[in-house]
Amino acid sequence: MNEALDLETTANILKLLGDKTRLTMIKIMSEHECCVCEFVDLFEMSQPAISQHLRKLKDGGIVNEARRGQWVFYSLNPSSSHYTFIQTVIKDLPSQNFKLENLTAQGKRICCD
Amino acid sequence: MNEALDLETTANILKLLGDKTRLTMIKIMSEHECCVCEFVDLFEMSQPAISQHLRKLKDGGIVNEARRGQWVFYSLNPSSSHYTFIQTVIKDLPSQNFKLENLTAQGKRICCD
DNA sequence: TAATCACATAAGCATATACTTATTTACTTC
DNA sequence: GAAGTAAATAAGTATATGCTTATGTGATTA
Repeated sequence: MNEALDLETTANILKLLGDKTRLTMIKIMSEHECCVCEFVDLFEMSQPAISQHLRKLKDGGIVNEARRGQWVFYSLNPSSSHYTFIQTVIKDLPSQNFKLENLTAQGKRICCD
Repeated sequence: MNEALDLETTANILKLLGDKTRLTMIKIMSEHECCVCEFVDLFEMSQPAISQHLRKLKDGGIVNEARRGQWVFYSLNPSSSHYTFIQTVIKDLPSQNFKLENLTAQGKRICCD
């Protein structure tokens, strides 16, 4: 049932989560797939800064990226060996759906349908 | 039932846990109270380095300190608003009891009884 | 009260981190 | 294929982090 969690890799995952921006990203991705430019709008942060955070998460194996058209969408990687651990950590954090709803209201939401 | 976890303070707690030394300390303290010199032996690290890690944990409110005689013992703070959260995070990490048993075998365990 | 042990704090240093601006790459559309 | 949009990468910078050595502080013991 329990993954074999070793201290070092767990500490590294926790370090990835231990940044407000990345933790918020992860909470958002646990609810919705999101593309880079949406994060840029959500965090009012430069595009490279967002890209660099996402790269760390990708290098840690905890998110997937998927290009669709011009956009690259990021989502939590359910195949990650730390997926359930991360779900446990973030499950009681406040939903960030309202942020995406704000984006939608501003017409800034990206949909590829 | 759920604490109101806000993203920023949670990220700060996760940052505290996101260091191998501190995460191991926390796992140890979840099983046993421990004094500074025991940590020094366990981690083969300088005494100031250990003290500084413990200070961060204390500043974060997640450990208690208690002086008994010459020694200062540290333990997880069950009154911390993040206590249950931390328990959840560390519960599947491998027990570090063997380390304390090694200390005992070497006669380096501190007991104040 | 002098010496010793346990721990904390101060100060310095090397590396890590999180950003910035500038540029490059990938894709779409005209 | 030229122009425009989205994202990644490169390079630079300021601050944070985790250690070190040196010193200060508090309790114990002779």
